[in-house]
Amino acid sequence: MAIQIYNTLTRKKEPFVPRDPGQVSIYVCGITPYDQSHLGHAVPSIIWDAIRRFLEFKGYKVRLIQNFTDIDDKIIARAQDTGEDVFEISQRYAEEYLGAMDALGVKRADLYPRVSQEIPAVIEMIEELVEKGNAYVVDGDVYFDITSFPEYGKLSGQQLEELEAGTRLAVDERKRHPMDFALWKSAKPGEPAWDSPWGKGRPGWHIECSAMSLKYLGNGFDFHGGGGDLVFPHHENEIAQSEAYTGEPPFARCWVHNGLLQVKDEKMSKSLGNFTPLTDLLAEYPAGVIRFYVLSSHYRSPLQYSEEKLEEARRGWERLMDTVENLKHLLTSMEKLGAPEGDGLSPDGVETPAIRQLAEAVESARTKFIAAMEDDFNTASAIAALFELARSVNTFQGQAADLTDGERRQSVPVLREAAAVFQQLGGDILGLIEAKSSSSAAQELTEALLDLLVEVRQRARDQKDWATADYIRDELGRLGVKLEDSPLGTRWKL
RNA sequence: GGCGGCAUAGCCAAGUGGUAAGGCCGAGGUCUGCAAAACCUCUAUCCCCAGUUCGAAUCUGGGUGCCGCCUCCA
Repeated sequence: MAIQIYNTLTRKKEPFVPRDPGQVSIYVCGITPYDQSHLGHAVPSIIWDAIRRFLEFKGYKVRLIQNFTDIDDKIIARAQDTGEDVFEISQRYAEEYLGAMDALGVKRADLYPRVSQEIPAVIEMIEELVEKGNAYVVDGDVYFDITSFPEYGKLSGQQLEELEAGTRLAVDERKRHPMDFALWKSAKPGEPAWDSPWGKGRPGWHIECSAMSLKYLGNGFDFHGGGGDLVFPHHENEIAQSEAYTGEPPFARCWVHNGLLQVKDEKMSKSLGNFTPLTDLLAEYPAGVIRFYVLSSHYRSPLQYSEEKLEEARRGWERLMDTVENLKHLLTSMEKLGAPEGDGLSPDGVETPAIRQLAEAVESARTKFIAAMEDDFNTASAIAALFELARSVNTFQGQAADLTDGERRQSVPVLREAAAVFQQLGGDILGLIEAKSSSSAAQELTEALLDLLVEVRQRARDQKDWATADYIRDELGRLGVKLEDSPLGTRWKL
């Protein structure tokens, strides 16, 4: 089954056909680093991280580029307010953003280009557009002439006449059409500026993404992504200037827009002031919870933010994590019985229903998960497949005590498969299951001591010394360690 | 005013014309020395109206409500 993806440009799902066989090129609009990043910024990053991991899982070589807009009115305004240097500000917040992405387990993009480092490419592109008659110069500013691009509006479905009628701001009289947009802005005193054929100035907002994506991915790259609020005018303008420039549409083959994060039915945004900084959020929630929260709805749907939603996500995520831990524990107990005889998956008539059912559940989960991801990256549905497997694993655990030693041995390969599915699909692709960080000596000691306490408590239980057993459990509980008894032994968890 | 999108149980959320995945919460039950965890059972006819169809949450038309964009925004 081929991957199907919804393309904003055509408004329907299309089969994915990469420009270059076996390779996928992706450009995601990044942030303007002038303030702290919030969850809304993490949404596309997490979504694209899952998409790129899935594409890699499918065997594609992925090249992902995400820009930083490090020259912008807001950064300049901020610099003028604080007296700080423009580039110090953008540098600091860009680093903070990357730090948060690392904490969220988002794989780094292959490149994070910054406009300030790409001025020659920008100028080259604008020059060409002026030469071709798609742009005009007025007093050191350069504007794109949208009437020169007949297909203007094809991404957002806008009509030129309506746009003109709906203009809300006072229109710059020097522009030929109200919606003509700046490719180059002449410098005002005190602003960062570069020399250009039109005098000192700086790039407009839209041109950078065109210049950098064309430079680093080439024309006709596979995916162009970003938040739904960028469809118009940003991406519309990118298409206009890029396709006018290259003369060879399409600029990007598939446009992918994610739903926006909302707070109390309003978009979370810096300008509305209704945001929680990512750094604060990360202090309160494990990365896996935040990813779970974002990925548990479809990427194109708007996402409602609230503490309750995150708490709900935490409980769901913990259940999944508990099952994964359960599974490890179960596998360890079974492995103690020695290597399996045969593969356990098809031991003609010897297998017990419990094992067969688990084996079927593993296969079913894998199949459903992959089918869900192939269908427009339906992470919500993919997660549901993981939960179904979780239930099967837990059910099996309940039955495990009744199995014979031989059957237990047979279950080992199936359990290994189940663990692999969780790791590969939930871990490698969705990034929900964190690989245990290499444990320090102190951690190892702690674990050994806990094992010892559990063992001591077990001896007490064997002698029906419930007082001692409960004392150990209660006191450990006070220290944040939970004990759970099962027929296969006691598990502790922090 | 224009453009785009969304409306599924108490909450969140999938859903490709054939009698509604999954999660959270809640109720009951099983297991357990107790506890925890887990498992089982229960909780919707899909905003409204009309139409197409043997059959629609899924298609068409009309309402209603909400969101995004048209100004910087992931």
